[in-house]
Amino acid sequence: MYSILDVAKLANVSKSTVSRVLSGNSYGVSEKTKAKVEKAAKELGYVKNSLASSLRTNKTKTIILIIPDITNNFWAEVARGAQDYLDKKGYSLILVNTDWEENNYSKYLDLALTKGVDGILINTYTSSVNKLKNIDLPIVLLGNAYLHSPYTRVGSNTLEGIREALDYFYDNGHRKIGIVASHTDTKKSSNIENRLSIYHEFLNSKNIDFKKEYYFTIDYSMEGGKDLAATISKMNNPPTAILAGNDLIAIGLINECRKLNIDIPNDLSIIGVDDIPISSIIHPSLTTISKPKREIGEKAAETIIKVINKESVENNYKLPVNLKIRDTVKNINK
Amino acid sequence: MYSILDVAKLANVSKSTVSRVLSGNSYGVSEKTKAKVEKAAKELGYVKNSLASSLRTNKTKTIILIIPDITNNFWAEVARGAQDYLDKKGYSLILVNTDWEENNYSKYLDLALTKGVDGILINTYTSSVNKLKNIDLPIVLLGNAYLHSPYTRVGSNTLEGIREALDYFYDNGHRKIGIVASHTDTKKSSNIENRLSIYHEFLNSKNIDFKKEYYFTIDYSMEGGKDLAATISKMNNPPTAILAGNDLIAIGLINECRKLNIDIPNDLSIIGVDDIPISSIIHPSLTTISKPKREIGEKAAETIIKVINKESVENNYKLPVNLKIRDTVKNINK
DNA sequence: ATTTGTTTTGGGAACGTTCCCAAAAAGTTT
DNA sequence: AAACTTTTTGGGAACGTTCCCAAAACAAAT
Repeated sequence: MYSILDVAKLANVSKSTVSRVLSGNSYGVSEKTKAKVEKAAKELGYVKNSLASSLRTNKTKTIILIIPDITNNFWAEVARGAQDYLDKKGYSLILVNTDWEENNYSKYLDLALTKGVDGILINTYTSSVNKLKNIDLPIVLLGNAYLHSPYTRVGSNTLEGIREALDYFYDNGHRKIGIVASHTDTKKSSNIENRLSIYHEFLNSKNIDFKKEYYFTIDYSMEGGKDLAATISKMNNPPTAILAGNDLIAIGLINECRKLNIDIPNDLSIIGVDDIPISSIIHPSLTTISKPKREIGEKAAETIIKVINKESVENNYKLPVNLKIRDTVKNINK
Repeated sequence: MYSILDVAKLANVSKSTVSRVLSGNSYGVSEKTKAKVEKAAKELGYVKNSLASSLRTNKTKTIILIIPDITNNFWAEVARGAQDYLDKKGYSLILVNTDWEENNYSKYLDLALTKGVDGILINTYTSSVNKLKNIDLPIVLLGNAYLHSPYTRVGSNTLEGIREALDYFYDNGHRKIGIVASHTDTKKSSNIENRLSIYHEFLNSKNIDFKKEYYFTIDYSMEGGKDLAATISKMNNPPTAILAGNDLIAIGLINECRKLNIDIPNDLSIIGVDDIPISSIIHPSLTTISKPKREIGEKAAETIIKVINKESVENNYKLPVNLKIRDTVKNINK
């Protein structure tokens, strides 16, 4: 591997001049010598040693992405969006998975420090958010939670989507609309309180009474959806529509309804949240609140770079969600 | 940020001694001074600057993972497996996506060079494999292809799975078994020739004549599966079983068969390849040749580290696949 | 007490850049 | 042509480690 000195020797200039040309900052270098240097570099097949460069400049052009699990399609999309944007801007991405484990946050934050990354893109939860305090690096939070933390956030406007979904049910004639809360208040599920207040707001505006039976607490998983189907099948006056907490619940619900001979959407309409890839493939395909996963990653990447460059950013950026209308909501007026 | 010198000053020793202790190579340092140094380091909250270290040692403890698309669940699983293993061994992972684009291979291989990674994990295809020639770094190929290239490979034994699947069809009474080839010879699909030769081998061993009609050329996608369903529905003497090229085809096939009133598995049995997450969720759930995605990543990571450490490795490691029996194959003897 | 050997420690150089400052070259004005 | 300005170039230092080699400290043997 050749160094800047080899190029300098070949081009018959000093290393300083070579550095000026090759680091892009060639202001003050005459066109002639610039060409000379470039030719020499090319001739040798010189590649820059970014370690040395980073050591001197204190910039690594590297971002660490700390997410729960790349295997989860949501995060894969976010990662992809981030990588695409960072790549365009000449940044590299180090990927780590936390599995929501407390220890991993400390570990990977330390890694960020030793590796000297320029910024941190992280999805974290309440207890681990404290660990960020000791980190004197640009940080952007991924997701909607932790509104009270002092960090810049990029997420999606799920509540707006919930509102839209409820209205969509209403417009399709539904008045008996069920909603779902997580009974295991895991770190993984977004906070239900806000969703619930939107629900109440909706009921009020439409003059519908809140019915406790239509408020279901289940596990946020396909299994939970299965349980939900069982519960509904036993009700005297079941809801005609269910706003599932996420797509997995919705899918578990759909699959179990098939077994229980509840026809979707004729007997029951369903809307999910997330728009995971399976949703468009199952039968019937799932109407769902689609999150702009990739855009979240892109926006987060854009934001972290702005923070690095000390440009101003919005402190709580929420990308709009989008109700993807497919086949699980029936218009019961017709 | 404190440096080794600050620690040295506080501990009242030389930087050399600090380095010895903190780099783990504390042979020849007395227990007493070792403790002193460790205490001082902790007191200051010293974190090592891996850039400086890497510059000196010429080791970055970083691997680059070059894959088509992290958004594809197969690669996400591979990436996860690799990251988990590398992490355990103290290595970090830089992630990039190629989208199978020629230019990206050059770009990211250059990146590997400037960043000074210790090794490259790459999924590549024929034309871009040449680009590896100029790279004087440990390389491990991901996937089964390019048997003639001089690089170490880690993949899965898909052909063994094909054989097993065909036998499984046979054991369930099927004699009219269809097989699928890609008509667009994309870079993305594994080479069909080998699969076909297994198919012929199977037919021979069972004394079944090869029927051209049971050899379908379609696109390797859900759309292809849809086309396949249409084709089969029009046949006078359709196959009773189809070995789909991958799960997407199988799922497209299943969904279209529903519309065409072909009952799965009563009218047609299906086996897929890959075992993507959707396969276990759709209805009926798909019997498929399951690839050990995560293990591929792990093994590849293990291998690249061995190559880095100049330990001997198997040149063409194939992990066993596994026929996941679910609901799309009917025993037609019963 | 001196020699010999072993363990432990410290100082300087090096890795390959970029930055700072000064010197040289070129251009401009008087 | 001298004096001054501006542009272009080069040399040394610095980033924070690790490595090499020599010196110092200690231990054991004479």
